Amino acid sequence: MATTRTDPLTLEVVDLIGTVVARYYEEYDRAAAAHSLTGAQARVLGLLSLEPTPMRKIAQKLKCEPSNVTGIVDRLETRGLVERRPDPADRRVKLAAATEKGARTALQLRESLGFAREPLAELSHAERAVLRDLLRRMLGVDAES
Amino acid sequence: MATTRTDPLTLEVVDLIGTVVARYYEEYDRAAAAHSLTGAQARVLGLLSLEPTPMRKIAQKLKCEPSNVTGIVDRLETRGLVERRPDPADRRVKLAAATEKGARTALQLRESLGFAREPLAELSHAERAVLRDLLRRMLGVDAES
DNA sequence: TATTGTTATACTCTATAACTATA
DNA sequence: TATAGTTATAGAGTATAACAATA
Repeated sequence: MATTRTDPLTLEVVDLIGTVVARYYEEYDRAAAAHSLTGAQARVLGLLSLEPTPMRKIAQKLKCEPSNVTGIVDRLETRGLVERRPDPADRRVKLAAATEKGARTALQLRESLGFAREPLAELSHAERAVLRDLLRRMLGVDAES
Repeated sequence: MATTRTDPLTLEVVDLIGTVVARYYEEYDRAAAAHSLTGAQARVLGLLSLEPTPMRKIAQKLKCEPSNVTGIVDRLETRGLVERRPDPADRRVKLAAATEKGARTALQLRESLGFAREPLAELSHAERAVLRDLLRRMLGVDAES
């Protein structure tokens, strides 16, 4: 295993990954903006479309302070995309949940994210499998399938 | 070429790329914060450590409005990491350039970004070459080497 | 006492529009 | 007149600290 700090091949792969990251964010923000959402709002809406979530847990998933989530959910709530519900089990907790309208928006958002899907169309099934295995090993993910 | 919208393999690869992107940003922000820099400041400092750049061109590379660059460079300049120089060829233009201190910081920043480098160490040289070729094709990049 | 969510505050990033100094 | 950079303004995301309600 050669040094991965200086060899040209590794540097090129790092650079390519940087390009993937940049393109991913561009497309994400563009898709969100198409629904007049910021990136953070789109991310929270996506989370809540999966399941109602306590404010505190949203902050953990976003890796930010809980106080920030208040404002983001406020703005989504103002637009009727999200609502706050009491948690029957703990009256301190508020569950943020996507409304029907919010769930529809989240679905459209997900479907408009062609990135990483369209570029993958350039690869054959076998090549995608190779890419999957390499990414898994890079990330230290256990194979599941 | 099967549909890349629904088949499980493609969905998993998309998910893995999402994880790569998230980890990339986490590490970038963490490295920047270690030098008390925001992500945007670290990005601009990295650019300027390569070559002095007109304010307008910085905005183009960051894909933001030129007015934003003024503040970012202001903050870097206050900390002695960057300086503004006149452009001899056009007196309207200001060239932002990394100071010696700024160049040192940029170098440390670059070296502390182990991500995409450390994970790659898990792969053999041949595997990294395969990954490079697949990423190139995904991104529609012409092979150069 | 500890925890949940919120408020208050301050800073950074962002876009828009108006301004200045050059070209 | 067109362009480069700045300023002014407003909205959004962020962290910190202090607070009310509940556990």
